[in-house]
Amino acid sequence: MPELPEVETTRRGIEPHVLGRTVKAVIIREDRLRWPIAPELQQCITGQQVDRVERRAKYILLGTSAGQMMIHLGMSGSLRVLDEDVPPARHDHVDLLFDDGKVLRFRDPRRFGSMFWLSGSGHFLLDDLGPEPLDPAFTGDYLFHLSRKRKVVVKSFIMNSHVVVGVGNIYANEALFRVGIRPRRAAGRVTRTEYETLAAAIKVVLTEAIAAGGTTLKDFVNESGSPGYFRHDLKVYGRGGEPCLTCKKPLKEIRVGQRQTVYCSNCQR
DNA sequence: ATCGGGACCTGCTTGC
DNA sequence: TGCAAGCAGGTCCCGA
Repeated sequence: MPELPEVETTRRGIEPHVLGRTVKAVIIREDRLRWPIAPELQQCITGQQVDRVERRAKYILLGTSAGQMMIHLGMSGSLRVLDEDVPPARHDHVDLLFDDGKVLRFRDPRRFGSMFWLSGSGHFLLDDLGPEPLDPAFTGDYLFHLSRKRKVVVKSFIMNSHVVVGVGNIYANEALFRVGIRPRRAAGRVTRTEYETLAAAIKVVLTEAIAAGGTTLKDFVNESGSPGYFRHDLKVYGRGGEPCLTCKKPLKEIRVGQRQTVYCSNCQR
């Protein structure tokens, strides 16, 4: 799924279609997601007008005056805007029907996604999250101080949502390549200067990916069912064994935290 | 407190 | 061709 750029692409895509619209009905065909969909979700949001379409970390938040609906796309989820008479297909688990005859349709083959209704302000999944990577509060200085004496490898460190949200496997690989840091280096052994370049690289790679409409490896589609195009700009992810685009040496492919990890042993130290 | 590994689930690719 | 194993973009939770 969906890392931050794909979630943001989805948020921007659905916003003009759902903002100001009222939810006419909710259809839940499959409630067994990462966590079961609470039965009260239906009655809580039905009749409510969407007045905000926001994103926090990889959650999409549909705000109403009564509370907000929180949607996570998991590994294989997507949200599309369709006419309500379009028949659902396999894995189309939830529909939000709006007053203009459109439907916001949630599809998620692997069911790692989730859906919650928040009547109050917070939620346990939103507590203790790190800063947004594109927020000015996310800096190299912040990473440097947080990482002192940490033995975890730097790739896992920047993928930890308590450290910074939204950096998934693809963009962690890409950012580390861009700044020449090996993914297995201990987080506590990365210098202040390196963290400054790393924080900047994370911002750049995420921003570029959002501009390209996200990365589609297999599942990801935006609100109108189209893929993202950042895949063509990936420098290392999925290129293990192929020549480094900088020095031509074959890229190494290893496992870090059970995730596919690709780097250049010559360019990254 | 920190870290690594297992778990959740389906579908596609790979190798025998 | 057929089947089983392996793997996939997330992230919570557990035990060490």
